[in-house]
Amino acid sequence: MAICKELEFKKGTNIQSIGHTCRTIYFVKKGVVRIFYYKDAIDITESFEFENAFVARAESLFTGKPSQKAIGAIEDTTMIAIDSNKLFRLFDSHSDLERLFRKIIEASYVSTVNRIESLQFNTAEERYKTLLKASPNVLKRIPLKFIASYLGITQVSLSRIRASK
Amino acid sequence: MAICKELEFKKGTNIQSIGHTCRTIYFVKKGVVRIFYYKDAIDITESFEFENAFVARAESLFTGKPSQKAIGAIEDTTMIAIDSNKLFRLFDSHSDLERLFRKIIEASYVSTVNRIESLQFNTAEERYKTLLKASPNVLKRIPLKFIASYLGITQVSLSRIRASK
DNA sequence: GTGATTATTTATCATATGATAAATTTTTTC
DNA sequence: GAAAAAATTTATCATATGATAAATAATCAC
Repeated sequence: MAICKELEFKKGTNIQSIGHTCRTIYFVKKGVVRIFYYKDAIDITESFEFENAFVARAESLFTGKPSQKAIGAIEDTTMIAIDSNKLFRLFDSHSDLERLFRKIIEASYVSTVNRIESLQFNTAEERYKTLLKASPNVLKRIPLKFIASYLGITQVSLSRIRASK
Repeated sequence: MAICKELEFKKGTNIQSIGHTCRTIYFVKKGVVRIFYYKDAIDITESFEFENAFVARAESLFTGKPSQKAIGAIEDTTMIAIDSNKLFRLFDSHSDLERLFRKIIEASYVSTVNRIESLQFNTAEERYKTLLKASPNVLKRIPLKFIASYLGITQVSLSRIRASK
């Protein structure tokens, strides 16, 4: 039984929706996706992932609880969907695979900790400039309204920051 | 050769200092510690850990680079220091241990993602109240100046929030 | 226990960001 | 390619938080 399968999604469609337990880990083959959720009916982008990155709604995947997050395609996107149950079962016989997985989680953990730092004490403008510098492709491929909530500000505020040269 | 050893630290002393590569994972047996760093010469608390929690400066531990973070004892603290190199070597022969470690990292990852959400779109007051509710022991055992930077605000601002009812 | 140090609060003023509404630009659809 | 829809910017006003300084309270050292 195959562990992975390739799936295609049109721009603007949802790959996974809110309310179901996450049992899939995705790998972005082509395109861009985002994880998002709603706070007080406002759409908030938690993260973006481009080509060659893994995407999963970690909390649901690791706890088995229904996810409050959705995954959406920002461009036409080709994903490789990995059945997490099958993958995790493989770990019993292939500890090298489990190690690889562990390393990936470790790296994700480090990058979220760094993001906390940035949200903790950088101004919105600093965060925008850092993003611009670190990931210019984000600016090119992601609508500003998604970038704004990712940075923890409103779209209007982001517009103002961009205008202030 | 022992993998773990028990160490004691007086309140206010540093357990690990900035600039060295982290090769130790700690387990808090008694007391409270914090991970902190400096931004523009300002002391910022990244996280607290109480009894029965693991503490490590993840970025340095996982990348091998010198850490920009320090670990300090907030109370008199007894730590169990685990030699990470020895532990990681054990994973080669004990994949069950590696699995345990993976699960711990997964849980840490989930909690940092939740913290990002809170910093992304909650007001300082909401963050304070959430902390108060979720971890009343934090308020009892951690000086407010550390809590303030943990929440991403100044101490003065935290004082004001506390005073507003 | 007294003086010195450190932590916390209070006050004042400045500013970044939010909220709302409207104008403009860009993209999509047919 | 024109009309409609969506994204982005601009403007105005309100407010939460920062910066600084000073007052008070709590803790520590001897």
